[in-house]
Amino acid sequence: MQVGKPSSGRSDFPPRVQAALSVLRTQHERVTRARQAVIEVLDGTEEHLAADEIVARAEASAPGVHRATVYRALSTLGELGLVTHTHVGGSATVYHLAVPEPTGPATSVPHAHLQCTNCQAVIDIPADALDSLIRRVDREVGFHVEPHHAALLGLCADCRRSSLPETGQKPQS
Amino acid sequence: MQVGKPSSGRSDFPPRVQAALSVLRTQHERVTRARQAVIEVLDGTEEHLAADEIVARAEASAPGVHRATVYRALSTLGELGLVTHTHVGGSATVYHLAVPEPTGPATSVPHAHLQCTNCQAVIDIPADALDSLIRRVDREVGFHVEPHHAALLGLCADCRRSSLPETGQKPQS
DNA sequence: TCCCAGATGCGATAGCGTCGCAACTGCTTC
DNA sequence: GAAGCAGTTGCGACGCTATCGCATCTGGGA
Repeated sequence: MQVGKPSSGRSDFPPRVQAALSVLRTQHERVTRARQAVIEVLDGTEEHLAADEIVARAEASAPGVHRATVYRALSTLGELGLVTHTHVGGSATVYHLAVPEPTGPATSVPHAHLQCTNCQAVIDIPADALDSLIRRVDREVGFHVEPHHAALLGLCADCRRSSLPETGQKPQS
Repeated sequence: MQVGKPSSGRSDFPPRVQAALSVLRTQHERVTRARQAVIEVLDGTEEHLAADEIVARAEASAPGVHRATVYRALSTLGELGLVTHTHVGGSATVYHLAVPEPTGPATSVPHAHLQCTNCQAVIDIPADALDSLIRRVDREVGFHVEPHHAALLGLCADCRRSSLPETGQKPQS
C-alpha cells in the first residue's frame, strides 16, 4: 500500500480499485479520498472487516478520516453495488468489495456466511448451498432470500469437538 | 392477565407458564417476580418480542422491573432452554418461549425466520426448510447450523411487488 | 479560475446490551 | 414462624455500533 500520493487519475491502483473508481465516475459520484481509502482497504484483504476496522485501516491512505464518513462512504458504495455487507452475530456488520477481478471472475464469488456462536469465527460457504432453500421459500411464501446478507449461526467443527463436553466456556450469541 | 397476586405456588397460571416455573424449581433456580413476568409476557403472545417490548409488557405483572433485570432473566431462561432468541436485522434480538404446550406438541414448533430488509416484517418458516442446507453444511465443513438463531434477510412478497419499481423507498439493512 | 452541490469532520445523539455495586428477597434450615 | 445467606434485583454508568445536524471544505463541471 501507500504507493504514492492518491491523485484521482492515478493508474497504479490495483485493478479492482480502478474498476470501482471508474464506476464512481460513471455514476457521477465524486471520487474523494475517503471513498478511495475505503475501497483500497476492502480490496487489500480477504478478511471480513467491520466498519471500525475499516476506519482504522483507512487512516493509512486518508489520515484523520472520520467514522461517520466511512459509514457514509460504505453506504454510497453499497447503493452502487460496489460493496456488500453482512450482518454477523447480533451486533457487528462486515463489509466486502463486490467488484470482480477484471482479469477473470475468479475472486469474490457470491458466498454466504456461517458464524460460530462460540468462537465468533466467520466461515464462507458457496452461495449455491442455499439454492434449494431459496427456491422453496420463493415458491412457498414469495420471499426473495439474499443469501449473503445475514450470517447463519451455529457451532463450528472445532467448537463442537472441543467445547461441548463441559468446559467452562459459554456461547455468547 | 393480572388474575390475582403472584404467589409462587399459584395454580391459575397458563399451562406453559406453570411448566416453565416448575423447570425453574427443578433446576434450583429462584422463582422471582421478574422471571415470572417475563415468562408470562412470552406466553401471552405469538409475536416476536424485542427485549424492550418485553420490559414494557412486564410492567403489568412486575411494576418497576428494570431493563437489566429482564435481560438477565432472558439470559437465565435461555440457559435453561426455556427461551430462545433470534437475531433479526442488524440490531434487535427477539425472544420466544421454547416451552411446548403440555396438552400437545402443537404450538411453538421449531421454525426459522425471514426478515424483509425493506419493511422489516418477520416471517416464520418451518425449520425443515433448512434441512438440506443443514445436512450439506454439516457434511462439507462440519458446521452445525441452528436454523432458528438468525433470520435470513431478503425481500418479502409485498415489497418485491410494490417497492421495486422506483418508489422513493430505500431498504435499510 | 470560479463556483456550488455534494462530501467531510466533528460532536451529539440514539438504540441495544452489559457491568458493578448496594439493597433486597427466595428458599432452606432450624 | 424467624433467621441467614446466596442469588437476584434496581440503578446508573458504561461500551459499542451507527446515525444525524451543521458548518466547512472540495471535486469536478463550466
